[in-house]
Amino acid sequence: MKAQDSAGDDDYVDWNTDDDLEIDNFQSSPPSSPVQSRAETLVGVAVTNSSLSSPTETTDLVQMGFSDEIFATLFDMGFPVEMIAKAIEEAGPNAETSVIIDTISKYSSDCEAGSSKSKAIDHFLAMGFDEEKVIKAIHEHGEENMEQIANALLSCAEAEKLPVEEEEDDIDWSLSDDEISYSDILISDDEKDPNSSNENGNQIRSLVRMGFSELEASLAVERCGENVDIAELTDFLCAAQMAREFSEFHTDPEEQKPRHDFKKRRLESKKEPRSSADDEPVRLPNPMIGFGLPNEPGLITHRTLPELARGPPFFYYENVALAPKGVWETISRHLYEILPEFVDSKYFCAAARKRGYIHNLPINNRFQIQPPPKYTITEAFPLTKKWWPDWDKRTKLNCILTVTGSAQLTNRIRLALEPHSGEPEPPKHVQRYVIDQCRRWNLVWVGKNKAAPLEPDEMENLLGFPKNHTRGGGMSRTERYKSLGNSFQVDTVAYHLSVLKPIFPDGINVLSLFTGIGGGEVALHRLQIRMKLVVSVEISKVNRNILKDFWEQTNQTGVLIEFSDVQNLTNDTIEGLMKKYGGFDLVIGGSPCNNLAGGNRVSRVGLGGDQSSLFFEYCRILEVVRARMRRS
DNA sequence: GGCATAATGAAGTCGCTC
DNA sequence: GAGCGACTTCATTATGCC
Repeated sequence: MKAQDSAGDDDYVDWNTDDDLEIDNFQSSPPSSPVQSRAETLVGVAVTNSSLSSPTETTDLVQMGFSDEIFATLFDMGFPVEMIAKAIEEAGPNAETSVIIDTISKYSSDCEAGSSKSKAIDHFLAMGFDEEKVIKAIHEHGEENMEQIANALLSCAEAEKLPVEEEEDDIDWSLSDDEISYSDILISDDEKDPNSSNENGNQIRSLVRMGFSELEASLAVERCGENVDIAELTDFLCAAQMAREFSEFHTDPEEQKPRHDFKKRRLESKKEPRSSADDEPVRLPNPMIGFGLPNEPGLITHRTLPELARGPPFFYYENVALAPKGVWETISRHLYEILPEFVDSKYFCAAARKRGYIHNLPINNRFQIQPPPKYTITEAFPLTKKWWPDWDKRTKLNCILTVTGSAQLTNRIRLALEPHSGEPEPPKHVQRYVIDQCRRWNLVWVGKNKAAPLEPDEMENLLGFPKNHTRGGGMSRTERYKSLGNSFQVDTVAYHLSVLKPIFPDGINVLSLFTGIGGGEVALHRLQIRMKLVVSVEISKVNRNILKDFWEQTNQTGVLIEFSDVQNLTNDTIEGLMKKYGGFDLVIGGSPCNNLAGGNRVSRVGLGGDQSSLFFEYCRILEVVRARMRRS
């Protein structure tokens, strides 16, 4: 069977010639800073969504004096970009930020004039209740009886030991087990004001359970009166919150966070005073198993996504878990406040790979691709068992990196061990030296006193790629190590993506950013999810060739389009692709970790680094896709 | 110039002890 | 809670060889 038969000229498009790349005004020069880059991005996105949709008009808008800082400010406050664009357009080029906020508020009021039922649904979804339960409660009590719905939902939550919040607790890794228990953040009956009336008490109690402080709840009841329903009280509090955010944005940098996460707000009041850092620190879970492992108890199958994160397309973002402080807070803030799912791939294969994943995928009905991977070193590499010394207790390898141990290192290990060949085992200090080096450089035993680094095909095996996936095709050995060290662990990613299979039985359109050697595509292929379209962006030519070869060798029937530089994938180009192919179902990618990874001794500077700042390009492109799909 | 090789810490987390 | 040590880490760069 000829691979070309299924992946001929009609199925593969290389858009990397200069003639095909249109660089618009927002991407023609590298951004001077990530902040600037994001602000420019937002201007571009917003204008694309507004009535001023052409590139020329986009440029004109900036030249007319619209401040990209205002965009960034309002975006950080949680307003949708198209709403910001519309408000700025209406308020005029010289409008103050406060005037634009007032305009946005007017839109919100207009929206409220719409369907009362959808309003009710949105109202309770925003509070973190499960959509199914909300719909059921509205059906039972009628959309006009907001208070009864709220009470029904709260009663339901209580009866189920507050599943919504408990589930959130399970996925909130900002807390360690010994810091605070869930019971600590609930207001008990004993803490109620004994002097308040029953009506007031119930309303305050309900508001407290929704995440507002007791003081806020009391003030709301005092200001709105005793006879208003719970919906009106929450609207009052949200409005006050919005106003306070705007004020705080210009006064106290520590309080600039969006406050729609009720759970987080409660925790802030109980935890230590915040540091000077911008965000609540994201802590790594222990064990690092995300929402749970296949075939293991304790699986979490439900979570409540922030409202902004809902809706198509699905997106899946990945990066190193052990990033410098504050990085994951920033990433989360730019990806709709979704908390990362931290997973160590040592639970999926024989090598560690600690990564954070931010996605809006469902998490129920995940399944593992078959055959399951080998979980220990000796299972994965049986020939090492013969030479593995008893005093080397490792059963898992550390993270596969982009470089390997040297020949000189393995020789030093041999020289350290040989003098003790006749002894039952080498002295402890020798053992210590050898084990340290084996851990540091991920060495395996391939002969007597012979420790060796992994071969590229062994790495492919551990990472879930087909044998020889990175071999040949112009790929040097050094490049293989580098690309494999930077890739996904396929079994882990496939487990997360498996939920897409029943959702898209006819296949999906994929926008793959920072594709690398195609870990996401391999995962989808192994899940037997048809890829109708893959638009791939990858800077490395040899990596692009690897994906192209994979596409041909696996007889894919869809269309593969490859771009080289994510910064050259303009908003207009994305729009054009979506118009032609009908949109994207999945935006997947892990932006460069060079400036985040612990192994970088030179430029581990965080998201401001030359490479890692491309994360903001992921945000830009994702927002363009989302905006387009919201319109259609 | 391309490739392979080898040397180059520090940041952060975790567990333990006091 | 503070202090300490153990442990891990999608890397960068200089150098030499062909």
